Amino acid sequence: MTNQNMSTFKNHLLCALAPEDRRLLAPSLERMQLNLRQSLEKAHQPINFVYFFETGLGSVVASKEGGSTVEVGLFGRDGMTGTSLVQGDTESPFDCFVQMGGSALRISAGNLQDAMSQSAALTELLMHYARTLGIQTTYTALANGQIKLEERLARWILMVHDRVNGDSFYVTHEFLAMMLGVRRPGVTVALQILEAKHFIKSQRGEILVQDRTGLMHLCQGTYGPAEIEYERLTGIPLGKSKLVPDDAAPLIRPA
Amino acid sequence: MTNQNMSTFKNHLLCALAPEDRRLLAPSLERMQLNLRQSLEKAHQPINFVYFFETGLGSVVASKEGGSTVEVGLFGRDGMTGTSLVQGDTESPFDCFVQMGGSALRISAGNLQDAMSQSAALTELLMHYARTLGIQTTYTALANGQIKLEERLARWILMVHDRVNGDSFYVTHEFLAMMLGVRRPGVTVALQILEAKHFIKSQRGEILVQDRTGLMHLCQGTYGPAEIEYERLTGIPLGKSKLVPDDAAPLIRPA
DNA sequence: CAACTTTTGTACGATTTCGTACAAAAGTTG
DNA sequence: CAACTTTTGTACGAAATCGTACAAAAGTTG
Repeated sequence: MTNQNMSTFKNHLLCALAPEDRRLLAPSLERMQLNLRQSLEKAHQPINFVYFFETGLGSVVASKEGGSTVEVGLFGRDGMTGTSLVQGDTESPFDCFVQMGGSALRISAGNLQDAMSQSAALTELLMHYARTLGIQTTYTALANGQIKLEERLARWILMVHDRVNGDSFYVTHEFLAMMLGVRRPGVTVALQILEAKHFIKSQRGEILVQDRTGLMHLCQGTYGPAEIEYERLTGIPLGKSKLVPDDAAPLIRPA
Repeated sequence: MTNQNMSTFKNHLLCALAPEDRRLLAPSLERMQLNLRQSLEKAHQPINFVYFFETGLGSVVASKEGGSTVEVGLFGRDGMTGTSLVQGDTESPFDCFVQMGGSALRISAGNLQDAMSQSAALTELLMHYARTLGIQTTYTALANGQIKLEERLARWILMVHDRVNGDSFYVTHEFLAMMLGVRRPGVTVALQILEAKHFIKSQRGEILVQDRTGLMHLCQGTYGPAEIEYERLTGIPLGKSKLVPDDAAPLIRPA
């Protein structure tokens, strides 16, 4: 970041660092444009760079034989790629790519590791972030097994909404179907259901969020907990509004 | 482990440690019986002890509003509880309990953290294990979203088979339904399907594995990759046989 | 604006899973 | 062994999702 004022960082992890830790990273950071669909990590290949998103969104996806995929991780300015590195690995069995274009601050794996070895606080923050991403994935496993398509869709919309500016964003049904691992017409119908409830407005290629609380209720506890864990672990607020609706039913846990 | 010969450790992580690292832990380890359904970690409560399983199985489960659950982590002598600690947290939003009775070596959170601060190699091994457990969860998210009940069941059977002695183990359909997050009669029927294919034999409360390769093919790539990652990251072999059948179709990944 | 591409809407039978209920079988206990 | 509990098998209509196909609408391009 030679000629780059550090106070311009829009990535929330970088912002949360102590000034001295930011100074540690700054010389190695390079601002990069993120192009739609650009690959950031390929499964089973060494991770060479880590991207701290400022705008745009990234997805981690897992795929089974035959090529069908599901999104297992989602992040934006709240996070980063390459959490595998933070957890002591050099690669990941999953792909990671740019889901919505934007920009990021990029650092080489080596420089990041050097910096982490020099700052326990930096290491701790990144480890905590890596953990929240894992927790998010775990709730995705729960959602995939337990709630229905329109509810998973509601969850996904909330998660994206938390990470973009404004109340609308751009995606096609086709793309959504890939992320959720379902049929494209299924997404079309599910969006119609959400729209009929007046939780969203949907136009060609665009989704506008109208009623977060309504969407949250649909998720049956699969949205919210992961976001609370993010705030607990990083100390950074996430998203558009408080995470639990006022009238949320208490989570009943088996004895 | 006062009067306990260290060579008797049957936990694979402990066995994989260098002798000096084992010596570091040994004085703090206490052999405990694991009773069926015993709680090992409660969601959102501080983790006080970590259990290195020697026999028996443990499950991490996530639950949504209303109480329905899915298993999001499974381990036995290959692993441990409390990976949250290893990842720099003090608690977890998920419950963890004993799924099949057995025994474990228990250490207090504090003693484990002390030991990790004294040995980078210990820390590394446990971090690597924690990562494999996360990868397992991620494949569970994939399986939950993409493959059908009898296939998920096949995957679960393989995962358990890898972690028990012999080819049979004891579970009720009811319990299996809880782990997979599905109806109990659904499990009964799915087991019949697997039995009709001669992949397993199933009797009241017992499942006998007869054809691992057959089961593996059913999983469509959701079984195997996580297990390979375990071996890559820990250097410890997992399970009953090689993980990928000879005639496995190559995994096709999208460009 | 005509031709084309991309995206969305809709339809329809097939498959999977659900919720629920109840009976049969296996094991346990008095 | 009689009574009871636990576990398993089975049934059946309802709901969810699938795979596929095709048409309509919206946007883009020459």
